[in-house]
Amino acid sequence: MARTKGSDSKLTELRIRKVALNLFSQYGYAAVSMRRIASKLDLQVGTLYLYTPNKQALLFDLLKTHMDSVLKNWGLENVEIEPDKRLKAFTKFHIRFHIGRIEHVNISYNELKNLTGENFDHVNSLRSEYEKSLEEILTFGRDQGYFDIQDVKLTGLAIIAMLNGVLKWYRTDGRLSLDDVEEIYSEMAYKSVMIVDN
Amino acid sequence: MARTKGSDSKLTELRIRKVALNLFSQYGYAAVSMRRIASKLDLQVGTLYLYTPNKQALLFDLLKTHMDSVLKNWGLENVEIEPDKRLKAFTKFHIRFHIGRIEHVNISYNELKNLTGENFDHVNSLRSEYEKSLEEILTFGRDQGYFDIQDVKLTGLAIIAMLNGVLKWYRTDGRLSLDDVEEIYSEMAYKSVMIVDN
DNA sequence: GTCTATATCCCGATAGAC
DNA sequence: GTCTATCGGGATATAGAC
Repeated sequence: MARTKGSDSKLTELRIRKVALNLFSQYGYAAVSMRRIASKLDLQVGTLYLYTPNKQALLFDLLKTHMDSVLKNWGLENVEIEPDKRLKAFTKFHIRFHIGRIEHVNISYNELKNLTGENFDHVNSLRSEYEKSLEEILTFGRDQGYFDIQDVKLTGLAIIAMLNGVLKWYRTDGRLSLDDVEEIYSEMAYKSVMIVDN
Repeated sequence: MARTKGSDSKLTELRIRKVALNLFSQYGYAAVSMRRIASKLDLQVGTLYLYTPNKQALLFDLLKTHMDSVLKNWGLENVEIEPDKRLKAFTKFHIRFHIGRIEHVNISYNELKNLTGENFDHVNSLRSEYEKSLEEILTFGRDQGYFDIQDVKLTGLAIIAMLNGVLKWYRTDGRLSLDDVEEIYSEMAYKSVMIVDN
Protein backbone atom coordinates (compact mmCIF):
# COMPACT_ATOMS: atom_id res chain seq x y z
CA MET A 1 0.00 0.00 0.00
CA ALA A 2 2.88 2.35 -0.69
CA ARG A 3 1.77 5.84 -1.53
CA THR A 4 3.95 8.35 -3.31
CA LYS A 5 4.07 11.95 -2.22
CA GLY A 6 2.37 12.90 -5.46
CA SER A 7 -0.64 10.67 -4.97
CA ASP A 8 -1.06 11.85 -1.40
CA SER A 9 -1.11 15.40 -2.61
CA LYS A 10 -3.65 14.66 -5.30
CA LEU A 11 -5.81 12.82 -2.82
CA THR A 12 -5.71 15.67 -0.32
CA GLU A 13 -6.70 18.10 -3.03
CA LEU A 14 -9.70 15.97 -3.93
CA ARG A 15 -10.73 15.60 -0.32
CA ILE A 16 -10.54 19.34 0.22
CA ARG A 17 -12.72 20.01 -2.79
CA LYS A 18 -15.22 17.38 -1.71
CA VAL A 19 -15.55 18.73 1.82
CA ALA A 20 -15.71 22.32 0.63
CA LEU A 21 -18.49 21.39 -1.78
CA ASN A 22 -20.38 19.62 0.96
CA LEU A 23 -20.12 22.47 3.45
CA PHE A 24 -20.76 25.25 0.93
CA SER A 25 -23.85 23.40 -0.26
CA GLN A 26 -25.16 22.80 3.23
CA TYR A 27 -24.44 26.07 5.02
CA GLY A 28 -23.62 28.51 2.22
CA TYR A 29 -20.24 29.84 1.10
CA ALA A 30 -20.19 32.90 3.32
CA ALA A 31 -21.11 30.95 6.44
CA VAL A 32 -18.33 28.38 6.03
CA SER A 33 -14.83 29.26 7.21
CA MET A 34 -11.56 27.84 5.98
CA ARG A 35 -10.97 26.63 9.55
CA ARG A 36 -14.17 24.62 9.40
CA ILE A 37 -13.18 22.96 6.14
CA ALA A 38 -9.75 22.13 7.54
CA SER A 39 -11.23 20.84 10.78
CA LYS A 40 -13.53 18.40 8.99
CA LEU A 41 -10.45 17.00 7.21
CA ASP A 42 -8.34 16.92 10.38
CA LEU A 43 -6.00 19.43 8.77
CA GLN A 44 -4.73 22.78 9.94
CA VAL A 45 -5.98 25.83 8.09
CA GLY A 46 -2.55 26.70 6.72
CA THR A 47 -2.44 23.43 4.84
CA LEU A 48 -5.44 24.38 2.73
CA TYR A 49 -3.45 27.22 1.20
CA LEU A 50 -1.06 24.74 -0.39
CA TYR A 51 -3.98 23.58 -2.53
CA THR A 52 -5.86 26.76 -3.20
CA PRO A 53 -4.67 30.39 -3.32
CA ASN A 54 -7.75 31.52 -1.39
CA LYS A 55 -11.31 30.70 -0.43
CA GLN A 56 -12.78 32.39 -3.49
CA ALA A 57 -10.73 30.22 -5.84
CA LEU A 58 -12.09 27.15 -4.09
CA LEU A 59 -15.66 28.17 -4.87
CA PHE A 60 -14.83 29.26 -8.39
CA ASP A 61 -13.13 25.94 -9.12
CA LEU A 62 -16.11 23.95 -7.92
CA LEU A 63 -18.54 25.98 -9.98
CA LYS A 64 -16.46 26.08 -13.14
CA THR A 65 -15.59 22.38 -13.05
CA HIS A 66 -19.23 21.53 -12.61
CA MET A 67 -20.44 23.74 -15.45
CA ASP A 68 -17.73 22.44 -17.77
CA SER A 69 -18.86 18.94 -16.94
CA VAL A 70 -22.51 19.74 -17.59
CA LEU A 71 -21.76 21.31 -20.97
CA LYS A 72 -19.42 18.53 -22.03
CA ASN A 73 -21.85 15.75 -21.18
CA TRP A 74 -24.85 17.46 -22.71
CA GLY A 75 -22.78 18.17 -25.79
CA LEU A 76 -22.06 14.46 -26.16
CA GLU A 77 -25.76 13.62 -26.04
CA ASN A 78 -27.14 16.59 -27.92
CA VAL A 79 -26.37 15.24 -31.37
CA GLU A 80 -28.49 13.44 -33.87
CA ILE A 81 -31.68 13.74 -31.87
CA GLU A 82 -34.85 13.93 -33.87
CA PRO A 83 -36.22 17.46 -33.55
CA ASP A 84 -39.48 16.54 -31.87
CA LYS A 85 -37.64 14.55 -29.22
CA ARG A 86 -35.10 17.19 -28.31
CA LEU A 87 -36.98 18.70 -25.37
CA LYS A 88 -37.57 15.31 -23.77
CA ALA A 89 -33.90 14.48 -24.31
CA PHE A 90 -32.86 17.70 -22.60
CA THR A 91 -35.12 17.33 -19.60
CA LYS A 92 -34.21 13.67 -19.11
CA PHE A 93 -30.52 14.48 -19.42
CA HIS A 94 -30.86 17.35 -16.98
CA ILE A 95 -32.54 15.24 -14.32
CA ARG A 96 -30.39 12.17 -14.78
CA PHE A 97 -27.14 14.11 -14.84
CA HIS A 98 -27.90 16.31 -11.86
CA ILE A 99 -29.73 13.96 -9.54
CA GLY A 100 -26.48 12.55 -8.20
CA ARG A 101 -24.99 16.01 -7.99
CA ILE A 102 -27.41 17.80 -5.70
CA GLU A 103 -24.62 19.63 -3.92
CA HIS A 104 -23.33 21.01 -7.21
CA VAL A 105 -26.85 22.11 -8.13
CA ASN A 106 -27.19 23.89 -4.80
CA ILE A 107 -24.02 25.91 -5.11
CA SER A 108 -24.59 26.60 -8.80
CA TYR A 109 -27.81 28.40 -8.09
CA ASN A 110 -27.22 29.78 -4.60
CA GLU A 111 -23.57 30.80 -4.48
CA LEU A 112 -23.07 32.47 -7.85
CA LYS A 113 -23.57 35.81 -6.12
CA ASN A 114 -20.49 35.16 -4.00
CA LEU A 115 -18.19 35.08 -7.01
CA THR A 116 -16.23 38.24 -7.65
CA GLY A 117 -16.18 40.14 -10.97
CA GLU A 118 -14.37 38.04 -13.55
CA ASN A 119 -15.16 34.77 -11.79
CA PHE A 120 -18.84 35.57 -11.84
CA ASP A 121 -18.79 36.52 -15.50
CA HIS A 122 -17.02 33.33 -16.45
CA VAL A 123 -19.32 30.91 -14.64
CA ASN A 124 -22.38 32.92 -15.57
CA SER A 125 -21.51 32.70 -19.26
CA LEU A 126 -21.18 28.94 -18.98
CA ARG A 127 -24.60 28.75 -17.41
CA SER A 128 -26.03 31.02 -20.08
CA GLU A 129 -24.58 28.71 -22.71
CA TYR A 130 -26.39 25.76 -21.18
CA GLU A 131 -29.66 27.67 -20.88
CA LYS A 132 -29.23 28.81 -24.46
CA SER A 133 -29.14 25.25 -25.71
CA LEU A 134 -32.57 24.73 -24.15
CA GLU A 135 -33.81 27.98 -25.66
CA GLU A 136 -32.73 26.78 -29.09
CA ILE A 137 -34.75 23.63 -28.64
CA LEU A 138 -37.79 25.65 -27.60
CA THR A 139 -37.41 28.10 -30.48
CA PHE A 140 -37.03 25.31 -32.99
CA GLY A 141 -40.01 23.45 -31.59
CA ARG A 142 -42.16 26.54 -31.70
CA ASP A 143 -41.14 27.40 -35.25
CA GLN A 144 -41.89 23.86 -36.36
CA GLY A 145 -45.32 24.03 -34.78
CA TYR A 146 -44.70 21.59 -31.96
CA PHE A 147 -44.90 24.00 -29.06
CA ASP A 148 -47.05 26.83 -27.80
CA ILE A 149 -44.53 29.26 -26.30
CA GLN A 150 -45.03 32.97 -25.73
CA ASP A 151 -41.60 33.87 -24.43
CA VAL A 152 -38.72 31.49 -25.07
CA LYS A 153 -36.32 32.92 -22.51
CA LEU A 154 -38.69 32.91 -19.56
CA THR A 155 -40.08 29.54 -20.57
CA GLY A 156 -36.58 28.10 -20.54
CA LEU A 157 -35.92 29.55 -17.13
CA ALA A 158 -39.22 28.19 -15.87
CA ILE A 159 -38.43 24.67 -17.07
CA ILE A 160 -34.95 24.65 -15.55
CA ALA A 161 -36.28 26.12 -12.32
CA MET A 162 -38.93 23.41 -12.16
CA LEU A 163 -36.45 20.62 -12.77
CA ASN A 164 -33.97 22.04 -10.26
CA GLY A 165 -36.68 22.40 -7.67
CA VAL A 166 -37.44 18.74 -7.92
CA LEU A 167 -33.76 17.84 -7.79
CA LYS A 168 -33.21 19.86 -4.65
CA TRP A 169 -36.08 18.38 -2.73
CA TYR A 170 -36.08 14.86 -4.06
CA ARG A 171 -34.92 12.28 -1.55
CA THR A 172 -34.56 8.61 -2.22
CA ASP A 173 -37.14 7.72 0.40
CA GLY A 174 -38.49 4.77 -1.48
CA ARG A 175 -41.63 6.32 -2.88
CA LEU A 176 -40.14 6.94 -6.28
CA SER A 177 -37.20 5.53 -8.21
CA LEU A 178 -34.85 7.71 -10.19
CA ASP A 179 -36.43 6.38 -13.37
CA ASP A 180 -39.83 7.46 -12.12
CA VAL A 181 -38.62 10.97 -11.34
CA GLU A 182 -36.91 11.29 -14.69
CA GLU A 183 -40.06 10.21 -16.51
CA ILE A 184 -42.54 12.21 -14.46
CA TYR A 185 -40.78 15.54 -14.67
CA SER A 186 -39.62 15.38 -18.23
CA GLU A 187 -43.28 14.68 -18.99
CA MET A 188 -44.40 17.66 -16.92
CA ALA A 189 -41.93 19.94 -18.66
CA TYR A 190 -43.00 18.65 -22.04
CA LYS A 191 -46.68 19.11 -21.35
CA SER A 192 -46.15 22.65 -20.07
CA VAL A 193 -45.24 23.85 -23.55
CA MET A 194 -47.54 21.59 -25.54
CA ILE A 195 -50.17 22.92 -27.86
CA VAL A 196 -53.65 22.33 -26.52
CA ASP A 197 -57.06 22.84 -28.04
CA ASN A 198 -59.32 25.07 -26.02
CA MET B 1 -43.60 68.45 10.48
CA ALA B 2 -43.35 67.65 14.16
CA ARG B 3 -42.42 64.06 14.84
CA THR B 4 -43.02 62.35 18.14
CA LYS B 5 -40.42 60.11 19.67
CA GLY B 6 -42.73 57.17 19.11
CA SER B 7 -43.14 57.70 15.38
CA ASP B 8 -39.40 58.20 14.92
CA SER B 9 -38.79 54.91 16.62
CA LYS B 10 -41.35 53.10 14.50
CA LEU B 11 -39.92 54.63 11.36
CA THR B 12 -36.38 53.60 12.23
CA GLU B 13 -37.55 50.07 12.89
CA LEU B 14 -39.18 49.92 9.48
CA ARG B 15 -36.12 51.35 7.77
CA ILE B 16 -33.86 48.80 9.46
CA ARG B 17 -36.07 45.93 8.35
CA LYS B 18 -36.24 47.26 4.81
CA VAL B 19 -32.49 47.66 4.47
CA ALA B 20 -31.81 44.30 6.10
CA LEU B 21 -34.20 42.63 3.68
CA ASN B 22 -32.55 44.34 0.73
CA LEU B 23 -29.01 43.39 1.75
CA PHE B 24 -29.86 39.84 2.85
CA SER B 25 -31.60 39.27 -0.47
CA GLN B 26 -28.76 40.70 -2.52
CA TYR B 27 -25.68 39.33 -0.77
CA GLY B 28 -27.01 36.60 1.50
CA TYR B 29 -27.56 36.66 5.26
CA ALA B 30 -24.14 35.34 6.25
CA ALA B 31 -22.29 37.79 4.03
CA VAL B 32 -24.03 40.87 5.43
CA SER B 33 -22.76 42.36 8.69
CA MET B 34 -24.69 44.41 11.19
CA ARG B 35 -22.16 47.17 10.53
CA ARG B 36 -23.13 47.20 6.88
CA ILE B 37 -26.83 47.48 7.63
CA ALA B 38 -26.17 50.32 10.06
CA SER B 39 -23.86 52.06 7.62
CA LYS B 40 -26.46 52.08 4.86
CA LEU B 41 -28.86 53.79 7.28
CA ASP B 42 -26.26 56.24 8.58
CA LEU B 43 -26.61 54.68 12.00
CA GLN B 44 -24.08 53.25 14.37
CA VAL B 45 -24.15 49.52 14.87
CA GLY B 46 -25.10 49.78 18.53
CA THR B 47 -28.34 51.50 17.56
CA LEU B 48 -29.56 48.44 15.69
CA TYR B 49 -29.65 46.50 18.95
CA LEU B 50 -32.35 48.79 20.27
CA TYR B 51 -34.63 47.39 17.57
CA THR B 52 -33.60 43.78 17.41
CA PRO B 53 -32.03 41.53 20.05
CA ASN B 54 -29.62 40.08 17.48
CA LYS B 55 -28.99 39.46 13.80
CA GLN B 56 -30.76 36.12 13.79
CA ALA B 57 -33.98 37.68 15.09
CA LEU B 58 -33.83 40.18 12.24
CA LEU B 59 -33.84 37.39 9.66
CA PHE B 60 -36.46 35.38 11.52
CA ASP B 61 -38.77 38.38 11.73
CA LEU B 62 -38.50 39.06 8.01
CA LEU B 63 -39.19 35.44 7.10
CA LYS B 64 -42.03 34.93 9.57
CA THR B 65 -43.76 38.19 8.71
CA HIS B 66 -43.59 37.34 5.03
CA MET B 67 -44.96 33.82 5.43
CA ASP B 68 -47.76 35.04 7.69
CA SER B 69 -48.63 37.56 5.02
CA VAL B 70 -48.62 34.95 2.26
CA LEU B 71 -50.87 32.60 4.21
CA LYS B 72 -53.25 35.34 5.26
CA ASN B 73 -53.69 36.73 1.76
CA TRP B 74 -54.05 33.33 0.13
CA GLY B 75 -56.54 32.39 2.83
CA LEU B 76 -58.66 35.40 1.89
CA GLU B 77 -58.76 34.35 -1.76
CA ASN B 78 -58.92 30.60 -1.33
CA VAL B 79 -62.62 30.48 -0.64
CA GLU B 80 -65.54 29.75 -2.85
CA ILE B 81 -63.46 28.92 -5.89
CA GLU B 82 -64.97 26.41 -8.26
CA PRO B 83 -62.95 23.19 -7.98
CA ASP B 84 -61.71 23.12 -11.56
CA LYS B 85 -60.43 26.67 -11.27
CA ARG B 86 -58.52 26.24 -8.05
CA LEU B 87 -55.13 25.51 -9.56
CA LYS B 88 -55.28 28.53 -11.84
CA ALA B 89 -56.36 30.64 -8.89
CA PHE B 90 -53.40 29.42 -6.86
CA THR B 91 -50.81 29.99 -9.57
CA LYS B 92 -52.16 33.42 -10.43
CA PHE B 93 -52.26 34.39 -6.78
CA HIS B 94 -48.73 33.13 -6.26
CA ILE B 95 -47.32 35.13 -9.14
CA ARG B 96 -49.30 38.29 -8.51
CA PHE B 97 -48.62 38.31 -4.79
CA HIS B 98 -44.91 37.60 -5.03
CA ILE B 99 -43.90 39.57 -8.08
CA GLY B 100 -43.59 42.77 -6.07
CA ARG B 101 -41.86 40.92 -3.26
CA ILE B 102 -38.85 39.43 -5.03
CA GLU B 103 -36.58 40.15 -2.10
CA HIS B 104 -38.87 38.23 0.22
CA VAL B 105 -38.95 35.34 -2.23
CA ASN B 106 -35.17 35.30 -2.36
CA ILE B 107 -34.65 35.12 1.37
CA SER B 108 -37.52 32.68 1.83
CA TYR B 109 -35.84 30.11 -0.37
CA ASN B 110 -32.16 30.90 0.14
CA GLU B 111 -31.80 31.88 3.77
CA LEU B 112 -33.99 29.34 5.53
CA LYS B 113 -30.85 27.32 6.24
CA ASN B 114 -29.47 30.19 8.29
CA LEU B 115 -32.28 29.99 10.83
CA THR B 116 -31.42 28.19 14.03
CA GLY B 117 -33.42 25.28 15.49
CA GLU B 118 -36.78 26.58 16.65
CA ASN B 119 -36.77 29.49 14.24
CA PHE B 120 -36.23 27.14 11.32
CA ASP B 121 -38.98 24.81 12.45
CA HIS B 122 -41.45 27.64 12.81
CA VAL B 123 -40.90 29.23 9.40
CA ASN B 124 -40.58 25.84 7.74
CA SER B 125 -43.95 24.77 9.08
CA LEU B 126 -45.52 27.93 7.68
CA ARG B 127 -44.04 27.16 4.31
CA SER B 128 -45.24 23.57 4.51
CA GLU B 129 -48.72 24.84 5.25
CA TYR B 130 -48.70 26.93 2.10
CA GLU B 131 -47.36 24.06 0.02
CA LYS B 132 -49.96 21.80 1.52
CA SER B 133 -52.74 24.03 0.27
CA LEU B 134 -51.43 23.51 -3.25
CA GLU B 135 -51.16 19.77 -2.67
CA GLU B 136 -54.80 19.68 -1.61
CA ILE B 137 -55.78 21.34 -4.86
CA LEU B 138 -53.76 18.82 -6.83
CA THR B 139 -55.14 15.86 -4.93
CA PHE B 140 -58.69 17.07 -5.36
CA GLY B 141 -58.17 17.69 -9.05
CA ARG B 142 -56.70 14.27 -9.57
CA ASP B 143 -59.48 12.54 -7.66
CA GLN B 144 -62.08 14.40 -9.67
CA GLY B 145 -60.44 13.34 -12.91
CA TYR B 146 -59.13 16.76 -13.94
CA PHE B 147 -55.41 16.10 -13.58
CA ASP B 148 -52.85 13.49 -14.46
CA ILE B 149 -50.53 13.48 -11.44
CA GLN B 150 -48.28 10.65 -10.36
CA ASP B 151 -46.87 12.14 -7.16
CA VAL B 152 -48.72 15.03 -5.55
CA LYS B 153 -45.94 16.19 -3.26
CA LEU B 154 -43.21 16.39 -5.89
CA THR B 155 -45.61 17.88 -8.41
CA GLY B 156 -46.46 20.63 -5.95
CA LEU B 157 -42.80 21.34 -5.35
CA ALA B 158 -42.16 21.40 -9.09
CA ILE B 159 -44.92 23.92 -9.70
CA ILE B 160 -43.82 26.24 -6.91
CA ALA B 161 -40.18 25.94 -8.00
CA MET B 162 -41.16 26.84 -11.55
CA LEU B 163 -43.18 29.86 -10.48
CA ASN B 164 -40.45 31.06 -8.12
CA GLY B 165 -37.83 30.65 -10.83
CA VAL B 166 -39.78 32.97 -13.06
CA LEU B 167 -40.26 35.45 -10.24
CA LYS B 168 -36.57 35.53 -9.45
CA TRP B 169 -35.43 36.13 -12.98
CA TYR B 170 -38.27 38.22 -14.29
CA ARG B 171 -37.33 41.84 -14.86
CA THR B 172 -39.64 44.53 -16.07
CA ASP B 173 -37.62 45.06 -19.20
CA GLY B 174 -40.60 45.95 -21.35
CA ARG B 175 -40.95 42.65 -23.16
CA LEU B 176 -43.72 41.40 -20.94
CA SER B 177 -46.26 43.02 -18.64
CA LEU B 178 -47.12 41.61 -15.25
CA ASP B 179 -50.45 40.47 -16.64
CA ASP B 180 -48.63 38.59 -19.39
CA VAL B 181 -46.37 36.84 -16.91
CA GLU B 182 -49.26 35.92 -14.67
CA GLU B 183 -51.19 34.45 -17.57
CA ILE B 184 -48.28 32.65 -19.25
CA TYR B 185 -46.98 30.84 -16.21
CA SER B 186 -50.27 29.95 -14.62
CA GLU B 187 -51.05 28.42 -18.02
CA MET B 188 -47.75 26.51 -18.07
CA ALA B 189 -48.35 25.18 -14.57
CA TYR B 190 -51.87 24.17 -15.48
CA LYS B 191 -50.83 22.37 -18.65
CA SER B 192 -48.06 20.50 -16.85
CA VAL B 193 -50.63 18.47 -14.89
CA MET B 194 -53.29 18.25 -17.57
CA ILE B 195 -54.56 14.98 -18.90
CA VAL B 196 -53.45 14.35 -22.47
CA ASP B 197 -54.31 11.68 -24.97
CA ASN B 198 -51.36 9.80 -26.32
C1' DG C 1 -32.82 57.81 20.52
C1' DT C 2 -28.35 57.64 19.09
C1' DC C 3 -23.46 57.72 19.79
C1' DT C 4 -18.66 56.27 21.27
C1' DA C 5 -15.88 52.88 23.04
C1' DT C 6 -14.87 48.39 23.93
C1' DA C 7 -15.03 43.23 25.18
C1' DT C 8 -14.54 38.96 23.05
C1' DC C 9 -14.08 36.25 19.41
C1' DC C 10 -13.43 34.38 14.72
C1' DC C 11 -12.00 35.43 10.11
C1' DG C 12 -8.64 34.91 5.82
C1' DA C 13 -4.11 34.54 4.99
C1' DT C 14 1.06 34.02 5.77
C1' DA C 15 5.82 32.73 7.80
C1' DG C 16 8.65 29.53 9.15
C1' DA C 17 9.59 25.13 12.02
C1' DC C 18 9.75 20.19 11.42
C1' DG D 1 3.31 17.77 3.30
C1' DT D 2 1.64 19.39 7.39
C1' DC D 3 2.11 21.85 11.57
C1' DT D 4 2.31 25.91 14.98
C1' DA D 5 2.05 30.63 15.65
C1' DT D 6 0.65 34.89 14.36
C1' DC D 7 -0.77 39.28 11.79
C1' DG D 8 -4.32 42.44 10.86
C1' DG D 9 -8.83 43.05 10.56
C1' DG D 10 -13.80 42.67 11.02
C1' DA D 11 -17.50 40.15 13.34
C1' DT D 12 -21.50 40.22 17.06
C1' DA D 13 -22.89 42.23 20.95
C1' DT D 14 -22.79 45.29 25.15
C1' DA D 15 -21.91 49.39 28.46
C1' DG D 16 -22.44 53.74 29.36
C1' DA D 17 -22.08 58.87 27.85
C1' DC D 18 -24.98 62.49 25.98
